Amino acid sequence: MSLVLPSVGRRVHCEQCPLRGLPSFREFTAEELRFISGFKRGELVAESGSIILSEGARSPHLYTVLSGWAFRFKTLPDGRRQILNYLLPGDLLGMQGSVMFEMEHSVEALTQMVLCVFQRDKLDDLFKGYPGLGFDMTWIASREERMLDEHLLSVGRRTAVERAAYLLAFLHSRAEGLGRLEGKLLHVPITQQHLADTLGLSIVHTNKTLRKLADRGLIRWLDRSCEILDAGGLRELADWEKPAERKRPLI
Amino acid sequence: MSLVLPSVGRRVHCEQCPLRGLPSFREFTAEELRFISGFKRGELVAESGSIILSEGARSPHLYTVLSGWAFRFKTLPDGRRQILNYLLPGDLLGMQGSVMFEMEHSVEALTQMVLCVFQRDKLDDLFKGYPGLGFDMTWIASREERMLDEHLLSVGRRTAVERAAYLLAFLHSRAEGLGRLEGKLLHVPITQQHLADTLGLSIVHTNKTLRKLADRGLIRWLDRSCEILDAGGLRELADWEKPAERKRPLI
DNA sequence: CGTTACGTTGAAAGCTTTCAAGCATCGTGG
DNA sequence: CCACGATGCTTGAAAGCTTTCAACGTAACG
Repeated sequence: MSLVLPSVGRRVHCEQCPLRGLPSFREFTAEELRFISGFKRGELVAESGSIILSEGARSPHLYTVLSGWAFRFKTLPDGRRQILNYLLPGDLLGMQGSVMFEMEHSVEALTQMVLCVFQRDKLDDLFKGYPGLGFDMTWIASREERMLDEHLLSVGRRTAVERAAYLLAFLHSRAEGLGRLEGKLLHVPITQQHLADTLGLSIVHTNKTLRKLADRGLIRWLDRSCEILDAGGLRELADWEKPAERKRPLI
Repeated sequence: MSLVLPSVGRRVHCEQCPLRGLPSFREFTAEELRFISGFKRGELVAESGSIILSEGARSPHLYTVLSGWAFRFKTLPDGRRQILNYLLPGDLLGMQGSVMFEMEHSVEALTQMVLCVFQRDKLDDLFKGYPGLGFDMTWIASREERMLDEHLLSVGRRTAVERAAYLLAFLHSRAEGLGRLEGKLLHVPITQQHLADTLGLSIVHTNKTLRKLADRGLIRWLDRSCEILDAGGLRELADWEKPAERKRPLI
């Protein structure tokens, strides 16, 4: 839970970013890439468990996940925690700080991560000089909104088993879009406490719920991670369809 | 639940929009106003109960609420419904259609409403010619995201009474920002079924939960609306603080 | 080798849903 | 004008789901 140290040097150049080649991301023009490259200030390596952004803080940076998993969460004053969404490679974090007074949620790394660091104060130039990238920012925010809508539907209206099935299918689908599956399988690097805090359930009940999924052969619980064996079965159980995602921007 | 007819003429000119004067909204330049005015295509009057946007549809319009209340919702295939958020004057609807393939949620009017109708295809011009307005679009999307974060925290982690208290305090706070209170009171035009579908509770339990709030003198239930008597008490019960909102854009 | 974090289980307590009924209001058709 | 059906609000009780409490096992770490 330690705070992360300021950024280190840079290794990855935007023009040859390993993510850009993926089929999920839209092509950028050379000009756009040049701007993004200038927008980037460096890279940050965060260890598993470290807090990348903190509720109430006012960070001067924006980040994009280059590698690793993280999650966004909020807590009530008495400590109850709700995980809001997960962050995977290609996801942008910290826009909220540009818009609100201060961060309204925190972000914690689930694995070791590498993040691209951007300077927030060049955001105006982005909107001024690159309307397409400006639109992308709105696009990205709307995408997050859509995911939250789905989570809210799930937490509000699905049963415990359906909820768990939905969440795991959702994570599978996201990793799949990034070519992060090992065969058809996926290792999700989370503890049962994380799942409980995402699903709005107690940890004990989460454990019993996961057992039901495991008994059906849909998942397997390993060390401190969940192996998804049958994403289609999970989707069916949750009555959820993979969204037809269009190519998305990578900033 | 009838579908709404296409728009009618226009009465309100953006330059003298009754909402713009409110202290919650930021000042727009004359130039911005001129663009917005040209962006506007007309007005739509929707009756209470009518569906303004429909999941799966592909509307060519964006809307801003001029007057009245509405709500956004999603449903599971078997009919379970989750209300995601409420729409009040000044709120923008339909951006999601510009970004996703099709609408991923529906919007239904809670009262009679008047909406400004915009043509989606001029959105590019907005980002190109008015970077400030482009940023505003992102701002608006981030604001919605923040509200969803709070709702998710609430549905996931608060008890039934806290959840109800939070929701009513939230609605009070939004109406307050628009100068829509009558004295310190607020009439919220919803049924208990709407509240239940927002809180993720059954209608029976919602009823019993509301009684507890009423017994404490925090609210009063009227015909088919809720009167909020003590917003401060509700906030305290939910351990929720009004967000310090900055002036927001009105598009 | 003690401590801590994580996962598991069983049982009791507590919360929420479901089922069943009943009341009031409102608009419609006879 | 009145009966009737639909909608919305209430209540009590039983059934079902979830949390809490308590314990225990394991693996990792200092």
